[in-house]
Amino acid sequence: MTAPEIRQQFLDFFVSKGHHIVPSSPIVVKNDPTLLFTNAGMNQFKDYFLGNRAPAWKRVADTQKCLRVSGKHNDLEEVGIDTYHHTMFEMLGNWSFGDYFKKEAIDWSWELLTEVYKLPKDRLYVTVFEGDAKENLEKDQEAFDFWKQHVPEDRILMGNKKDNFWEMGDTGPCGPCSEIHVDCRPDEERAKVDGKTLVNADNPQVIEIWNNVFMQFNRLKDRSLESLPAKHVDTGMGFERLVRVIQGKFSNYDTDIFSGTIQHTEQLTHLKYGGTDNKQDVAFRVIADHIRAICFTIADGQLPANTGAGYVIRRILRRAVRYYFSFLEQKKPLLHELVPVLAQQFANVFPELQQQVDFVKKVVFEEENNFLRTLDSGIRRIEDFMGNAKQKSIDGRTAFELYDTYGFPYDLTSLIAAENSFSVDEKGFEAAMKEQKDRSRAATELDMGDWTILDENPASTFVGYELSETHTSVTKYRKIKAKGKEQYQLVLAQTPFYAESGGQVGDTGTLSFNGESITVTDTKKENNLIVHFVDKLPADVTTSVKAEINRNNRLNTTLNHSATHLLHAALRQVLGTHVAQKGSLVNPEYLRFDFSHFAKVTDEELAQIEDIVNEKIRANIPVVIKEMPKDEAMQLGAMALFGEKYGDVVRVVIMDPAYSVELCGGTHIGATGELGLFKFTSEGAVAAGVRRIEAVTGGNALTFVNEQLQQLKDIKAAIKNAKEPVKAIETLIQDKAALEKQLEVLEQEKVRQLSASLLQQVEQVNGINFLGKVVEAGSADALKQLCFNLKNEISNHVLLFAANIAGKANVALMISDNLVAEKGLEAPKIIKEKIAPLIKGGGGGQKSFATAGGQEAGQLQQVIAQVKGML
RNA sequence: GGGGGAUUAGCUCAGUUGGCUAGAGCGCUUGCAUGGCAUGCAAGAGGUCACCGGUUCGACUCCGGUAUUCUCCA
Repeated sequence: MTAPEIRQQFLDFFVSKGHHIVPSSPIVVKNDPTLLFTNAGMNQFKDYFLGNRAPAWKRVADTQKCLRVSGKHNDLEEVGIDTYHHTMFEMLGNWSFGDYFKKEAIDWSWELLTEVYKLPKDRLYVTVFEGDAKENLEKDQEAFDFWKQHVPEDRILMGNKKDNFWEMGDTGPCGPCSEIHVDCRPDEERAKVDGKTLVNADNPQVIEIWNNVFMQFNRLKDRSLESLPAKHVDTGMGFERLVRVIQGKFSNYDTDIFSGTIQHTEQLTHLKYGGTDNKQDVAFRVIADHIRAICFTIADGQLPANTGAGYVIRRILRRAVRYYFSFLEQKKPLLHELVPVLAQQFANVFPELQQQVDFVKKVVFEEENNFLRTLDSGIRRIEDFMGNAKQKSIDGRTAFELYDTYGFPYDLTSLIAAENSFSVDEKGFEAAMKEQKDRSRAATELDMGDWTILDENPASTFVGYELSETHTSVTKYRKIKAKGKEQYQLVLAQTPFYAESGGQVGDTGTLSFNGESITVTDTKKENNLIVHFVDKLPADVTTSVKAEINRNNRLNTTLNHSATHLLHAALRQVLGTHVAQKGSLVNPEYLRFDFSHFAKVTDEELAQIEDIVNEKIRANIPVVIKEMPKDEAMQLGAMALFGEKYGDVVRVVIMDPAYSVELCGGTHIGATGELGLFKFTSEGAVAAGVRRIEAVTGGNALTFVNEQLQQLKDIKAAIKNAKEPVKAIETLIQDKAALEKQLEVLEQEKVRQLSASLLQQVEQVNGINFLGKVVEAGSADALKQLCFNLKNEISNHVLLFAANIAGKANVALMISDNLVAEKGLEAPKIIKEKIAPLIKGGGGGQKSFATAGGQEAGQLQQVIAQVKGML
């Protein structure tokens, strides 16, 4: 059975049990401060379990893209070493939201594994929660009894709270779970060691494949548990492991999920994958695993970056590069070649990659190149260090500096060191690393207080599409403390405040409690909750409150948001439909729009785009906003964004059905004419294949144009209102250059004349050609010039020039090389010992030429005499 | 968000206790050589040393700030 068949059978099976199949949510998580990436199938259903939202279907199944790069068994550095852990993986899951419970879940999982997938029953083990006295929890007898219908009792194992009781977080829904493990060892080994002793014991051949969670409790603040009125089922089965088991492979990497990329890597490197534990084979696995994580996160809109989620992608990509660089002897970008292979493989499951394959490839290529350059310069740096080292060792501080400042991986440092029989102080490195981590942690410490709940119903309704103010009440609030600054977060029963989302910034405004006015500085989303940020609490938080947004800011933001839609459509019209939104910022001042495009947008194209947008503004198109099923919206040709999660009912913003139809939750104006005017303020690049446009609308656009006009007016005035200002300025610049050149020639001539006259005044002192003069000079540089002009005219020389420049003494002394060698005369010595004290200053230079300066300019003649006297 | 670097010619980079007429390689221009090309030889152009302020007789160099960028951590 092929992997796609196995996936399809899972979905078909649960359809036959009355489940609705939903698409995978994006792998990159938005609006959840506790999570960077989707790490479990249930993430997208969190609100259902929390009761923040009612589920649209009671039975759901899907395959979910997940990413795990930290945690006990999923340390990034471990992936590829073994045969069954991954960064990105697919999680197959089925859910019941207050519908079926333990019996069905257990029956169906058994049926699917043994009847459909035909796994041998005697190789399966199940675990059941054994109970926990401290929590006053009983053994999950129900689950045990249901399993007994299918599995002999000696293969039903009891598990403790750590393995068999699942909690979403510190508080919230939780419950016992039941895992299914499979023993893949050969029969001889199974005869020797009983499989049940190896369950949950980190044996690579005895692995968990499916976890069924039965949510029946709610964990309260005080750590106590209460029964949930509605009980849920939440399951997750690792797709890669399942396929491996069904296909009877020794390793996940031997399945057809990974074999395509591995074969392609073999072709590119002319090496062979052997499936062993040696470094070369580890490298093959690392690449096969990491390329998936890289591609799907980029396709979901997360570009490599140096903070947050983007930094995680960058680290994964760099780890892959490190492995092919060190162990596959590849010094050129390789990963990007695998992107089309992967896109093809997943075209039917996760089409977003295939749809953006050129873009993803380009981003990966640039990122690889970038890191290879970093490696290159790091290697130069480390070789440089070893070349100058007195001992054959690299201290921890240096190793850490290479890593921390120059991004050079520690394992490469240690590898290169070993090749040159250098040792590395690993302890010192670790210590420096720990210091860095502690510092960072201390700086980001965020003290988040408990919610104080005033109203048990946590639902929070947004009324800001229609209203700019409303009377409501606070449902809960809490204190947060970040970097010594105290703030409060409030949640209202109803709110006109728009929470930052889809690039549109959160509203600001005021909350009035009994006449006490509190300023809202920002509004953000936490999952589906709208959180208002304020600097202080009112005297009485329980009274009714008038919530009022800053209307002017909202209006300007709204103008910019509508303009963003017009711009997006115009970009696709002029540049092509490959243009996809990669980022957007909409605030009261301006709009910023990042999109995929591979070339600079030319001035002509920009003008054309701007024209189209302004044309649409003048056409005063009514903006129609409708809610409709997603399928219907897609039929209208609505633009949806990659990496954005949409519900089944979507909000559609239409500005002429033939021009712009977008799924959007933001605020918009009534008709495009309200925008007044649209002007670009800048165009540039932000990353490989991503361009950024900034623009202004309405009053801001007018201000912008007026400023530009004023500037032009000022320029014209500055050049006496010349008829052709551009030509006048060009002439001015040309003339200036010509004059500068002339001036230079004249000054050189002047110095030449001075030199010539000085040449006549050379004296013989002790067989030395001595020339010492106090001269007029405009700068210390001129004295230097004099010396260098004359040095070729006079041999066997000591040249000394002094000048009073702006009240300060400046001296230049030149001694011909032969005198330096023969008589031991050294310019810096003379400067420091004989001249500097006279002029109250200092100086130095090289043996044949040195300069000095000082505060006392009255002693210049004595300087000359002093030097002359010592010859 | 916190730490550490970097910013010098069109590009890649040197510049060693503050004083070297700011350099190298590649590229560019011109000339010469070779039947042509790859190329070789020679000459030359090209720099507000990111920006602003400070210390100093003197700052590419030291100090502070700003901008941009790289990098590590969270």
